[in-house]
Amino acid sequence: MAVTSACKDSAKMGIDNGKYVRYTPEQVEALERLYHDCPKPSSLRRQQLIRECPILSNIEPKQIKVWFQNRRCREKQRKEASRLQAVNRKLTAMNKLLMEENDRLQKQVSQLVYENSYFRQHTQNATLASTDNSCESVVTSGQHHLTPQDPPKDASPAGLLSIAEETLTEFLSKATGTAVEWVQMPGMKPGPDSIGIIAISHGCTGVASRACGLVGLEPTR
DNA sequence: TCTACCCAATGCTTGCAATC
DNA sequence: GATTGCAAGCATTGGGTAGA
Repeated sequence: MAVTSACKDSAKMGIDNGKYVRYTPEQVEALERLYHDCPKPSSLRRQQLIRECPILSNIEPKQIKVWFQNRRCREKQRKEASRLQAVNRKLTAMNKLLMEENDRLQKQVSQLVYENSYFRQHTQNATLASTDNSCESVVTSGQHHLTPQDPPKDASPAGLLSIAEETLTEFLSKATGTAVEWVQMPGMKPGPDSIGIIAISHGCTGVASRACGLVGLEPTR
């Protein structure tokens, strides 16, 4: 910001002429030099500075003290602003990556929902077939509207559980981008109604595990 | 307790640029 | 040229702290 001649005049006149004065560029330059040498001078040191620097002789010691105080405050604010700008840049970049990842995962979810509906349909057909032997099983009829890349191998409860586990494994594997291994949770009773699972990620640095909680499973669902 | 100092917040003034 | 919004800088105020 440029200092006008009027402002220079008022600064030359000092604080006697008014409440608010702007220091001359020469005075500010001198104060800046002193600040870089010592940002927090003592009272004695400030008086010494005024004596040693004639250009500051028309500024009162109290004003010098206030100037140093405000100068420290300004530096702190500038550093904080700079830090926040750096953080903002990082967060912006991170946000972009997350948006892309979110988009990718949403597409995967759509694909998995599609596959899920396929398995649901065949599970229902298998249940009907097991209760009515007079009808031909849809599973074995080969009349699939969906495109079965991996048709169910076994419609029994154990087989369905296996299918569900495989599907969930695939989902988590896609979601995490790593391989998944199922581990029996300590204290859990193995049984048909519920299973305790932990997904352990492979292929990434370090060891990470993810508790997926209890999944209630009824074979017919 | 008093004094001096610091920090943070705020008020006030000034200069500049944009707008009409 | 007058007005207005904004940023920058100087001064003040209030609360906290350390030392005598």
